[in-house]
Amino acid sequence: MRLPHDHGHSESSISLLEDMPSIEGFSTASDIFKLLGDASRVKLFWLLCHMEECVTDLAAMMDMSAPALSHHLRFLKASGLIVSRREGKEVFYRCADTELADALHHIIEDVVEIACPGA
Amino acid sequence: MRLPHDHGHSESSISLLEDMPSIEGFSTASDIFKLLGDASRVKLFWLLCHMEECVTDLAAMMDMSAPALSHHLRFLKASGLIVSRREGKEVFYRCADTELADALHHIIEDVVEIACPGA
DNA sequence: TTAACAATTAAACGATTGTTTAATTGTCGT
DNA sequence: ACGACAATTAAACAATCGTTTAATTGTTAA
Repeated sequence: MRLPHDHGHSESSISLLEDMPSIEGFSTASDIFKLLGDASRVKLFWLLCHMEECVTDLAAMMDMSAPALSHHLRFLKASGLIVSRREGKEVFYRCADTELADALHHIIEDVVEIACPGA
Repeated sequence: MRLPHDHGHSESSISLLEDMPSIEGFSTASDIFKLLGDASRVKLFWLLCHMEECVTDLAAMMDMSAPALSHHLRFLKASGLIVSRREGKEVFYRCADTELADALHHIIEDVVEIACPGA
């Protein structure tokens, strides 16, 4: 690897590229961030980190249609961030008990606090 | 506020809604996550957290055209996550020295490590 | 087996996003 | 002032995304 312009630190640039996470690493990371890159979904995930609830009540809390909500639940579940449980006619969703889900939960609260202090 | 279905914990659901961050909080948070919701941009931001570099070299490291790169730099800069500095014909970019940028940098490395351990 | 409710799925639509190509602006050396 | 290089901007395009409407699946009680 050789950079077009040399500013005298090309050596460290090259070693940086070697220590850099793989393309797959950035790709899976961005897929996860993409899940939170929607106001409805980040709110939904936050709610499910704090309670277990059925789709109908979630739709009311989110002020959203059931199909639209189902759509978002689908992606969050496919990513493994949330899990579901059927009880009679209702399906209950909640945050998954994983290291990643827990980390993202705290990240969300940190970012909200940093971006909108006290709000 | 009243939920359509009562599962015996409606009281805690209501108080949860009151302690919930505002819509603006989730919205600005999702805007930030959206910035990282693209593999190119998360890689670019990671690079700029570790070095200061000109657009031409960044384009080479990112294997990307200058206009496409400029496009991404624009958003990152508009969000305040990166800053730029002109030196002659070249413009150098680097990570902004802010609490948010620093937090996101660590979040990225955490997520990469959790999502792809050791990779 | 119906009827009613809960949830998901499918198709369609508008809106947003990322990249490309081409044109433009800014800076330097001659 | 000119030519060459660095970077940005603009317009166009395909691709992706989120919501809506309508149809479908699953479950329970009569």
